[in-house]
Amino acid sequence: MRASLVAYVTRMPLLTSAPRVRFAPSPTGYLHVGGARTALFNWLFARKYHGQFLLRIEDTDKARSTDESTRAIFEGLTWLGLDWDEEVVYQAQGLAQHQRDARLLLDRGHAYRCFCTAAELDAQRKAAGARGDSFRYDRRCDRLAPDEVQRRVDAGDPFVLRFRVPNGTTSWDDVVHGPIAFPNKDIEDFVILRSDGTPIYNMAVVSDDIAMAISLVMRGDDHISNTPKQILLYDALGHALPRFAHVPMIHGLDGKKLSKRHGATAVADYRNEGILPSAMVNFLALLGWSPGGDREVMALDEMIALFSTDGLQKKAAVFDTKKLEWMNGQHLSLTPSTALEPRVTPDLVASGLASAEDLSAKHVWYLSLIDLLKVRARTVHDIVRQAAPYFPGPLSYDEDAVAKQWKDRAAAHDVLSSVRKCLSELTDWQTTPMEEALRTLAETRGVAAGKIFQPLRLALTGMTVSPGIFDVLVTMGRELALRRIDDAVRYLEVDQHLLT
RNA sequence: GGCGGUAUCGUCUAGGGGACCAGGACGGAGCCCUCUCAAGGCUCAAACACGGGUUCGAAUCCCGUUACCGCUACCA
Repeated sequence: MRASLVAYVTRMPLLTSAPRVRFAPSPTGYLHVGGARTALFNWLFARKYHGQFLLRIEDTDKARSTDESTRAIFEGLTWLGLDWDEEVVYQAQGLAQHQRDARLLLDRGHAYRCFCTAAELDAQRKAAGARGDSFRYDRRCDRLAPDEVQRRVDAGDPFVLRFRVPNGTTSWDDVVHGPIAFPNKDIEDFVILRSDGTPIYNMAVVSDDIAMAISLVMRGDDHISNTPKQILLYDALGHALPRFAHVPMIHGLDGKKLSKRHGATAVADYRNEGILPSAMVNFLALLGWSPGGDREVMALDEMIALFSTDGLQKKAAVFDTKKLEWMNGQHLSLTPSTALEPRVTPDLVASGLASAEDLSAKHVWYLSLIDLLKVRARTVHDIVRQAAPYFPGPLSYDEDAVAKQWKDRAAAHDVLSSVRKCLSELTDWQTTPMEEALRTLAETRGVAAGKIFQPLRLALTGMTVSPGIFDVLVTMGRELALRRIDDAVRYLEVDQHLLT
């Protein structure tokens, strides 16, 4: 009772009103899986507590930002099913507000002009490094006499605005880490406005988060050391603090921050590799979050219901593509063929197996084909790869399969010929009569059923692996199936002549 | 170097003083099912970083050590 009351009270700031969270990527590449996961956690939180999930594009670095990247971020989020509320905010458009806030800080005595040049600072840093000391700006410009400052301003000397870090300690109660404290003496008087008048990251972020009325800042834990600076800015601006939640990073198999050399890092890469968005989102959610207990395979709405910041992990997680593929296999099996169809069709058409018109003409059959193949597929590509035999085009036989199943060509020819005869006599092209007929055939020939099924499987699919042989036969249809057997028989004949 | 963060099977994690010779999942090994491959079912191997405390009792709380990660720009 007491404990739950305490838990309730500490959670109050999160729940007193509808929370407003944001995802704030910089458009300098593609939507990274790490960013996608941060977005997901924010989205889940907003949806769970009926708040707003906002999107802010941090495009202040004009040299690196591109419209293409911005589009990729929109597309990635949309593909994952993460919709955002209100208009997208572009940080560059907040410039005037950032400058007003920085100016306010100067006017209120929380910031001062610094005339030190980048080159001078660089030299000081190097000198400190050479002595083995750690460098921190020595506040020399804060000691300039007022008339001297005025003189240099009038002279047109370039200057930056530095924040005057007060004495004391800056701390906050992080939603995932608990209390974190930084002694202010370790924080240097950081720049808030460049000499060209543009804001530095921490200034812009705080200014924007205030303007957007963000109540919970949830971001990667690489921002932990930015947080005390931002808190100082909120205080100096006289604005109440949001809550902060720092979620862990995603690493590659080698324990290092996930990067290009670990393979695919963009969510678009996984879409191209045949991963379902539902699987991607499920997998990402479990990287750094757990609903508690043994729950693993979940849909987005189940995750919303189960989401809680209590389940957030402090430790960095390793991105394991093996588990992603397994997860995708699970989602493939669980997703009805009607929902899979729009995803499979373009790939199937691109592979040249069928046209979109063909597929819609035999829609019911097509859906049953997807249902047949999805169970043993781990990606959408697996489905397409396995689909070929069921379409009328020519088949090529897998070399190893031929060596194994049709090793004795004469015998294979014989088996397939009798199978062909046996099947062609069937009046009802259904599993039960087929199975009866073929098993009887095996019996009369005195061989195990598998000795017939395997050569037949190769004739029908060109491979040694496929769904159950009767499912293959039924799905393929009488005409195509018999034709494939004929082709195999002919192949075996021709080959024998060539050999003799 | 300074500051901050983190530490449970190879990986994702459950657990939050006794219910734990630590549970689930991926991956691995094996068995069952079986016409093959998947799926599914069952079984096995596999972890509390280390050292000190506190306590009747520690994976859980405290301290230290180690390792790893992040930050340390007029980048974001």
